[in-house]
Parts: sequence; C-alpha cells; structure tokens
Amino acid sequence: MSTRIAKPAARMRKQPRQARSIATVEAIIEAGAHVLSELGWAGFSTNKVAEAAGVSIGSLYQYFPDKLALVEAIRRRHFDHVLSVISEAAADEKPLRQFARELVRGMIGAHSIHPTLHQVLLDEAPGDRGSRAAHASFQTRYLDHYAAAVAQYRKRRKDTETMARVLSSAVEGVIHNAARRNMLDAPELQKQLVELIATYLSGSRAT
Amino acid sequence: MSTRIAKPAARMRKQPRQARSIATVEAIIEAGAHVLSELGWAGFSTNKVAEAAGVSIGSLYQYFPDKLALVEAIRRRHFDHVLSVISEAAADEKPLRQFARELVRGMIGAHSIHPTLHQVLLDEAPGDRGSRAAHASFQTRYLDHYAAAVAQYRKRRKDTETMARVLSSAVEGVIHNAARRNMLDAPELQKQLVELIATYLSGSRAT
DNA sequence: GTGAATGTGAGTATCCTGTTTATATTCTCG
DNA sequence: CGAGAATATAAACAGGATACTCACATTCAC
Repeated sequence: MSTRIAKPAARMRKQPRQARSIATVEAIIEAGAHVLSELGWAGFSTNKVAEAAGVSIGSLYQYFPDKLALVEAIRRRHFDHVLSVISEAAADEKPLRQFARELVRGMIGAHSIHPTLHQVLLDEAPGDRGSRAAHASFQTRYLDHYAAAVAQYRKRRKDTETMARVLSSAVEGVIHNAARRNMLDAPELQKQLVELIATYLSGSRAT
Repeated sequence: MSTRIAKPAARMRKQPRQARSIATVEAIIEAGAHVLSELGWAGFSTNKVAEAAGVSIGSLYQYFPDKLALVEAIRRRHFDHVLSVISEAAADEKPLRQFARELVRGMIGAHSIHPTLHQVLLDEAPGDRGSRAAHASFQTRYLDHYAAAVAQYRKRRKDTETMARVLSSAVEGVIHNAARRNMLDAPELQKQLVELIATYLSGSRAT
C-alpha cells in the first residue's frame, strides 16, 4: 500500500506523476463529462473540452492519445459510479420499498451533475474498438444487480432476466426524461418512480 | 397574395405538383428518417440524405429551404404517427389490460421501422426556431393522452399528471432500450412491459 | 541548480458541410 | 406534336470546424 501502482485507467500517453498533473487530468475528464452532457457527442470536440477545463489543448493530448481515449475515461468513471450506486442500494436484504427508495435516490444523484451524460454515453458516443469488452462487462454487471434485486423480491424464477431489463430501462427512461426537463428533484416524481418499481416487483398478477 | 396554398406541410421552397415530385419528397423524408435513426444527428447531412434517397442533392434543396426544414418535416411525420397510435389505444373504454396491450403493440410498431428516430428527435436534433410551438403542442397532447388513461384506470385525482409523466417515460425507456438491442419483438419483453403498465395503474398501494 | 515533469497555444492539414447554379430531362396540355 | 413549366442532376464552392503536433516556456522534485 506504500506504492500506488498506477493502474492505467485508460490508455494514456503519460502517467501523471505529480499532484498538479493529476488535477489536470481530473479537470479534463470532468470538463469532458460536462461538454458531453451539455452539447452531446456532436458538440464534443477536444478543443472545447480543453477550454472548458481551463487547460491548453496540448495538455489534453499529453495524457490522452486521442479523442476516443478521453471518452473512454469519462465512460469508465461514470459507469463505475452508477454501478456502485446500484450495488449499494441492493446490498443487505432490505424491505422492497426501502430498496426502491434508495435506488431512486442514488440514481437521481448519479444523474444530477451531468444530467444527460448517461444517455449520450449509451446512445451517441461511438463504441471504441478496445472498449467493447469493458462496455459489455458493464452492461452485464448492471443487469446482474437488477436481476439480483428482482430475484430477491419476486419468487418466480422464470422471467428474472427480462424483468431486470424492463425494470432498469424503465427507471432509466423516467430519470432521463426528468433530467431533460430539469425535474430531477421533484419529490412527487421520485415518489411515483418508487411506486412504479415497488408495484412492479410486488406483482399483483402472474404473467 | 391572392391565392394561398391551403396547407404548407412545412416551410417548403416549392410545392410538389406532379406525382413524381411528391414521391421524391416522400423519399427524401423517409431517407432522412433513416439516416437520422441510423447515424444520429451528428451523421445527418443533406448530401447523405439525398444519396440515401436515391436523389440528387439539388432536388432536396428544391423542396426544403435548408436542413432544419427537413428535420422539421421528419419530426412532424413521426410525431403524428405516434400520436395517432396512443390515441387509438386509449380510445373507447377498454379494460386496463387490453389498453396496456394495445399501447405496447402500437408503440413498438411505431418504433420498429426507425428504432432510434424518436430519441434522436427528442434529444439530439436541435430545436427549430419556428417549431418550438409545434413541439410543445406535441408534448402536451402526448402527455394528455397518457393522463386520460391514468385518470380512467386510477381513481385518485391527485398525481395524475405526474403519473402520466412517469408512465410515458418508463414506456419510452423500455422501448428505446429494446430498440437499441434489436429486441423490440421479443414477446416476453412485450409481456413484461404490459405487466409493468398494468401493475402500476392497478396501484397496490396509495402514495 | 539541473533535469524531468508539466503546460502552452499557434499552426497544420484535412475533411465536410450546406448550399448554389447552370444544365439536362420529363411532364402537361393545347 | 411541341412549347413552356415542372422536375431532376451533379459539379463546384466557400467557409468553417476538426483532431492533433510541435517547438518552446514554466514549474516541480531532489
């Protein structure tokens, strides 16, 4: 634990060694997330990101070999965050409603800084050649967490995977839509989303 | 300005008068929807659309003054379609489950040709100056249809609007997600989506 | 104080874009 | 048929934006 082995977060041109460069890299990723969320993939240019980060374009290319590597780093950071949120909500064996509440709260939190980043990352940003595996792994773990929750609150073994898919995409849809309208923190919306999750998992009727 | 053509569908440079030009316009709009859905807003160029339509770029500009007018026409056509689908599903006073089934079937149908067109139109395509009103009107009517359904199957008057918002965005989310994975016609997914709608509207518990 | 790490930003070389225009083909209708 | 209108063509343009490099300046660690 003495030596922080620099895990190559993404293919980088140079590993930041001093505190200042680490801050630079962080600023770039953060600004990148901002630009991506605000302007979409179409408006995501390296120059714009550098400017938003308050950093020269040269510094950006000192740490990221190209545009895609930057997107990759952004994607990685965001997905890790989201994954940890779901992980936490699904931990322990909470009653259904509490799980739903924590899930909603966490997901909203994960989207409130860069509201449309998630969607842009999933829909617009092109798939990197090297990151296909990472992306698939994220999707898998993402679904697995939901599946675990579904399995926990639903006895039927049959459609667990499909239900997880439906549940996750429904939640994402609601949150994405709310984000687009700046309604992410409307309490009645949160309540209704919890309600949607809870009633679906309660399942008043067999399929 | 004595004679005015009755219905300028979108701001057009010229009204098509012969059958052949009408077909051209149709082909352009259709190809535009295809390109938009396939490549997203970032890949949506007039030249590409013209080529996809099997038409020269000049023909395109004969009928659409600029790029935005074309998007506008595409948007208009798609939204009209979607609106009619919801309208039909919500018509009459059907039992809850039948409403849900028809809604799901219709929405899937409306998305199966150009799977991601809807999302691209909502998220990526820039808002036209003149179309703000049209867009808002669509959103309103869209929500109204859902709200009517909610009101019909739910006694509580309170959160009708919020519920409509949640329901519609959840449905959209599921369909959009399925479209992205080419799973739009998986029957078990359709069933689960119906289930989601029905249980939510059944509402096992008050908020 | 010295070399390594870090930062700068003007400059480059494309590549594309939306749009026009001059010209060619096809239709309508007397 | 034939003349003028409607429709179609595609080469060309003007302009802008883009990803990325490079030669150099600054700041750090030791």
